[in-house]
Amino acid sequence: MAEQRYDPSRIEPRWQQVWAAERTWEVPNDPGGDRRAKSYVLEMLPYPSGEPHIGHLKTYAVGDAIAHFHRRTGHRVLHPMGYDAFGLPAENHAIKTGEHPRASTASSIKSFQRQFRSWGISIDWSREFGTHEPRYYRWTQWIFLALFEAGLAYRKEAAVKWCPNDATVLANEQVIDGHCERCGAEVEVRQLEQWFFRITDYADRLLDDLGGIDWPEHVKTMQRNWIGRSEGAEVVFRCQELGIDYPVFTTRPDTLFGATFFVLAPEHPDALRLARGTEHEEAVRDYVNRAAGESSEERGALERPKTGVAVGRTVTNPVNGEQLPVFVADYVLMEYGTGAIMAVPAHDERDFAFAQAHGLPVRRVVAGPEGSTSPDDLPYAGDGAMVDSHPHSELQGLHSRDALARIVGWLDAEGKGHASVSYRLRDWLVSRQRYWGCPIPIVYCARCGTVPVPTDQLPVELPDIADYAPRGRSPLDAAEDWVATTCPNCGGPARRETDTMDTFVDSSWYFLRYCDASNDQAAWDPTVLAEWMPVDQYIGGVEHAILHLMYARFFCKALADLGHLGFQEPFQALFTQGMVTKDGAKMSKSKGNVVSPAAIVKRYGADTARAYILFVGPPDQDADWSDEGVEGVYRFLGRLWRLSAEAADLAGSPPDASAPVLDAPAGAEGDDLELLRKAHWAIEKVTGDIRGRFAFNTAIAAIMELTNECSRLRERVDPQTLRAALATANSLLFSFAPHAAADGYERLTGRRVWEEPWPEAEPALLERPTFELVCQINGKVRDRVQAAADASEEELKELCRNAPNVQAHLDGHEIVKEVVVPRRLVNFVVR
RNA sequence: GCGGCGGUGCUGGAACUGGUCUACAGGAUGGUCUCAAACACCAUUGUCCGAAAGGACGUGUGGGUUCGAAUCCCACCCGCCGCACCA
Repeated sequence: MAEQRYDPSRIEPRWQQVWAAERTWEVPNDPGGDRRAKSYVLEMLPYPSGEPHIGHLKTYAVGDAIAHFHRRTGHRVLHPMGYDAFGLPAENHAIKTGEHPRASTASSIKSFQRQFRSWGISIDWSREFGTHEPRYYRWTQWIFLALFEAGLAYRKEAAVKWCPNDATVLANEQVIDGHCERCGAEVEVRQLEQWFFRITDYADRLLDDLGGIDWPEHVKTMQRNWIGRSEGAEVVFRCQELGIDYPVFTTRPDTLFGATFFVLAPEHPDALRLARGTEHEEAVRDYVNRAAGESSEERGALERPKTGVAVGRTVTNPVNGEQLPVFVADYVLMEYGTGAIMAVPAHDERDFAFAQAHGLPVRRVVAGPEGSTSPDDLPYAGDGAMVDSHPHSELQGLHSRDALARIVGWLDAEGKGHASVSYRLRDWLVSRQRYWGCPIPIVYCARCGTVPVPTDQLPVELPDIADYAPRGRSPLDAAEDWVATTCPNCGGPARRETDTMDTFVDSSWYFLRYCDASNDQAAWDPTVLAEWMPVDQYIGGVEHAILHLMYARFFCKALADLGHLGFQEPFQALFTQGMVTKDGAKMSKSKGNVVSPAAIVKRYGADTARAYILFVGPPDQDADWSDEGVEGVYRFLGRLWRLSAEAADLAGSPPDASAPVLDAPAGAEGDDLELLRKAHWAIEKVTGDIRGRFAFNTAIAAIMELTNECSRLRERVDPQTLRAALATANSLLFSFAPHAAADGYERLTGRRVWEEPWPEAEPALLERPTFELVCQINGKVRDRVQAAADASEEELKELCRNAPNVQAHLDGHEIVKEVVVPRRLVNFVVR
């Protein structure tokens, strides 16, 4: 008698050792004679900090289920792992404790490795790397230089977020509601020289190519919003007194005739210049200074009154020569368009509010829906017939959309404007005044200027330093020996760039490196890349919907343009999993509601943890962790495992290697047939639920149903039937609870479940000779009777008419209509 | 305000293209086993009326389409997420 207690602490390590020793999940780059289609399954690169959390468990439970399914449905699957190992938490830890980020990162990675292995996920560990390793970031630097050579990486002065308390520059992601994420101090803005990537050159392609990829619609929508493309025109307003042209961007050139004033952002370089020498100079200076002291959050506050001051100058409206007074107002943003706007209060809510507050005229030039020209329904932002567009009377009555095209044509011909497209997307600022990141491979030479480090001198290694405390410049500034170098160009003295790269740069190409991870001659061999890319299924949290996913797409397009890649989109399909909460709230240390995967795995085993998290609900939705729910899944796994062990003993030695394991003993009938039908129903159900819709929760429920049926019928069926049914259950379960399933399957069949092809349902066993016919009167269920699957409509009506409870309801009524849905129901409409 | 997602038993959720509402699991109640408990196993479990047969009601609210609506249409309420002066 085999041991009959389900003990994950014995089962799980045993199978993990087999997979590690045999390198089961490794896949070579050269397929050789292997004709199977490739499949690249990838979860988003984890940031190793402390220990993996429950969100990681969910990501890998989903990804591993998909990877296993692809393998067993005839694919060569690449499923690699690595670490996004540069970043702030390790550096902050170093500032606090003095422990080198390399050391703390190494120990975090160790703990991640240990736990990932304890989860039994099917990873090709031979391709593992961390983005902080010189063998990786050497190629990050190489990509930076490739972009630099192509003019896609450039340096300019820019306003950056600055924390006065920590004396450091912050990444945008580290600013929360205008405050430093770490110390809570209010963030300031400073002008510094920064490196940028020219992602805006790719705005249209990033937008258009969303059409060809299989991503959740809401993620595409978020990217579209982020790019924020709008079509319109650039129109030039001239300040005659000073002889300066001010282009503005507008989406509504058709409303030009309604412009009654003109507004500059407080940060506009000419705000003060225009006011100089006027009686308004003092007021404008005050206003600009006040605006500078306010955070963007304060300025963006809802329902904020529209403030602003006149500068005492006018500009000329190019369509009618009118002189428009110029204001400075903080509702105009320097970051968008040209930092200046024409204000059309009749047709723009914000301009309207400003006009009201400052007693400025409102002139309607587009009629409302019913041809309304009354001032009562202003502001009106919609389209309509043109009115009052003097002196261009030919526009009168034209639809505003048509007028728009005419006006833009006219402006163009007159040299006063042209059609234009504006984006919300800005270039990607990649400099970070931080230590623990990838060094930017640039040196500054007094004679030669900005010089790229030659690629054969890469990597520019990150030096060890003693003091990580931020002082407003990169900590690397203090590493004199490292900073001082020679110019690769002229050999004269030069200084290294001391900023490091945004860690999003590291993670924008890691999926490429996995394909050719051990290549020390190049970042990758393009033919190897062609073998695996693009990623067939990408899995991760929706929090990366914009930044990471946009940057990675940009990298691929840029690298493709430079001839390094043969494809445009890195992630063909994307799945975004929901958050795991506890008691309805996000898990956090401060709330004390953190569920540790390690503790769950220790107590119940990885199989229970993984299967539970997939069973709670649809994986794309948030799921609330329930300790009782985990118990339930643990009981289920135990029940299946025990049943399998018992049935294996009962059925005797496993069939020989050539016998088809899941086949029914020929001529099964009665309970045997019933159980086999259930097994094949489960195959069909689980296959459909995994393929196409990632409905792992219902897939697991189906396996539970099959298991319950095995349990119910176990003493009434042939042991061989029971074995076939339980082997099927284990085979289907393998994607979700691999150790228990491999164990149960081996006991039953003597085989390794992962080497078996995905089971296929036999059509004959999916058919049933009879079904339960639902009998309705006026759409209400009145009875149910057994009917033959091939019964004719007439026979079904007859059966329904004769059903006892139907008879009672028909009594004294006349049937006026009969509805028959084959293999389902009959509905009599009676009067 | 705009965009997206969602609202079904006591709880998590199922019901895929209009056709048996509540699969599967949790919880609860009762039982078997046990000296006892845990485990395990079995049974019951939407609400109301009824001894039962059976009936009425029931998927956020109100209306509509249909033989038939959780599902489609209209209006509204609530919750979550994202964006939010983007000209």
